[in-house]
Amino acid sequence: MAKTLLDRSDAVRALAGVFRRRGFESGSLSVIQHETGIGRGSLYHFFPDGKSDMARAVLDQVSVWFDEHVFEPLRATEKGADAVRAMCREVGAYFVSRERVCLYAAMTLGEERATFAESVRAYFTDWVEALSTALQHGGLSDDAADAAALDAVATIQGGLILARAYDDDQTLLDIVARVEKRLLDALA
Amino acid sequence: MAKTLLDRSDAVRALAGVFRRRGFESGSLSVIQHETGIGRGSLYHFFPDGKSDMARAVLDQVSVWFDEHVFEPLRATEKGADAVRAMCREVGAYFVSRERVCLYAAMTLGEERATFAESVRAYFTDWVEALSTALQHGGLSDDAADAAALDAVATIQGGLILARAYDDDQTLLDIVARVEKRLLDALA
DNA sequence: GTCTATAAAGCGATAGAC
DNA sequence: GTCTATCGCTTTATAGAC
Repeated sequence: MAKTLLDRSDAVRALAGVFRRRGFESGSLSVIQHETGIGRGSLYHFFPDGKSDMARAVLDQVSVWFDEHVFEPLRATEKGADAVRAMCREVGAYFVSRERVCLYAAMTLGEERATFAESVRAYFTDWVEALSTALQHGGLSDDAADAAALDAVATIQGGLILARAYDDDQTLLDIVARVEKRLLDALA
Repeated sequence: MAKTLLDRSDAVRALAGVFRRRGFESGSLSVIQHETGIGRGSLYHFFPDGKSDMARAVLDQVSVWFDEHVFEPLRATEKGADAVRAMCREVGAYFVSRERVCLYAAMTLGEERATFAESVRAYFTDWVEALSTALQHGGLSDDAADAAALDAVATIQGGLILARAYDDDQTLLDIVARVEKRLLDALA
């Protein structure tokens, strides 16, 4: 692991894993160094401003992923039901493979929440608005679509909490499946 | 504040506030000392094992509150719809007055989650099972009640995340109101 | 029960060699 | 790009006076 000559996005991926497992505030530099196998020098080479730089980079990478795999498809897919199905598939697989942690949700707790408050808000409004758009494409009124989208995102986020509390991926997948069913029923 | 001769439950209440605002892991002893007005000596007098002792005491106090105000009424109230209405009223008011933070949900993240994993699991299973019992009293089948209860708790927990992300109590209250409506519709 | 002083450890961050 | 050594500060926890 030592002489691997990483690039920055390798480092960001490794950091995201540590932050998901240990939280943003715990994960000391020594822990980060140990768990990522990236030395102190490299860390400060990639992230000159230290931990807040790391957090920003990790959140940005999550944001890019969701834009590409979730938000844009929700807005662009013509058939609302297809858009809903695709979202549930992508999101379920994503969180199962990412330790059942939404790093943006994690950022609503803890000391430094103010630092990232604006991008956290943007992440959730983007998600809710994109889903609402898809539901409107499927025939729902603006208000009904907004409410259903907000409830769906909330239920998925709560599903992550319960999946962690129960230490069980299937809890999340079942909840996502029922969210999908409810949304499809509303469109029918 | 200095010579007030507090008792332990005053200290627990003050600690809960700090943990909700700053998170379990941040909130250093200096911060705790400053924000609670309780000196280092008193803190270690009440909580000899330090921070983990404090966390345990705070979680226990939350558990007692929910048992008394939420779980027991859910199990005991004969009319399922009344039980659901009471739960939504209590829970909405509770979280609005507690910085929109569920400390048990917060414990599913971060370094020390393993320490409290068992009591976190118990909190959520108690809630879900008590709500499921109420829904069964209202006429739902076991399976339907279990699923509806799990989804309801998840949606409320996600509602807390969104309310923090949007910095808006009404987001939570709206979500809780729609959860209530959905449960009552299912009982009708 | 509360205070202050302090010990011992760990922290984030920097410097400079390679 | 990576490493190690180190600075200066903060942390948790303890000790002992009141």
